[in-house]
Amino acid sequence: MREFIKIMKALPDSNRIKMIKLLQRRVLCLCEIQEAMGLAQSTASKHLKILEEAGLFTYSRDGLWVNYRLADGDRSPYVANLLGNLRHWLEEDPEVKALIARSPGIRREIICGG
Amino acid sequence: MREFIKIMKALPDSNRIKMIKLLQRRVLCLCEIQEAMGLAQSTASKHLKILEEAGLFTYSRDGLWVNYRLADGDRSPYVANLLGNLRHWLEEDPEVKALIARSPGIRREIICGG
DNA sequence: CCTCCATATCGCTAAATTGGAATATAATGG
DNA sequence: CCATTATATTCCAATTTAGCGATATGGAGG
Repeated sequence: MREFIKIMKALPDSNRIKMIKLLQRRVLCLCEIQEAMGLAQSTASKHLKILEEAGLFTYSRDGLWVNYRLADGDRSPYVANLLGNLRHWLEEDPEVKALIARSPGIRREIICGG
Repeated sequence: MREFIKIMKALPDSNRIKMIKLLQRRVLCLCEIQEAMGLAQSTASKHLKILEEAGLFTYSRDGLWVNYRLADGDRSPYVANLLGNLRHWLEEDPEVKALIARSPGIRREIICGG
């Protein structure tokens, strides 16, 4: 129950949902996510931590950058199911569409100096 | 997005999850749910309202009693999917099993005087 | 109209959640 | 070892949430 609640608590937040939708397209580092969404750095970092601790995201370090990606769901059937559904859920949401539309132009080499 | 968030916000609460698991078995009135879960009457009523407003439950009046049941999901694909999954999710959870085990003995005619 | 009973709502407190500025950490290059 | 840069953590104010007692509402019966 506790694990289930933790996963479900990570979802009902529009910023975190948008992060999931972003990572459905490609792997991103924190500064790219922060830039795409217009959040303070600490805010973005905290949301990513919540998603990671719930098992929805994984991360790996690449020099100064930390790459975030969707978890594969091997660890939890809840995660697998929810991330699977979220592939098609909210694809037509205006906020999500706007975010996705401007995300290709967000590149770490430009934002963070590289 | 707003509707999705509203539905997802109704789920990460162990009392509300237990209410869903209870209603998977049979229709119950508030006093039966309250009794089965050991909650204050106002607390049970508020949780039921949250679940109803999210579209997860429906209710109908029967004299003084108000019967709650799971929504059929015709209105929302999110609701249909989540309630569908919750049919098998958490079936083995200890808290849920204990609750379900003692629920058959809960009958409104006995609790509420009828 | 008055009472009774199941349910809903209000008022309040404690705890959790969110957001951002400020500060700390960790990796890279000199 | 020092400076720089991306990220993590801490601190704080504002908002939301869960819980319960007290009170209000609404149907049923006399």
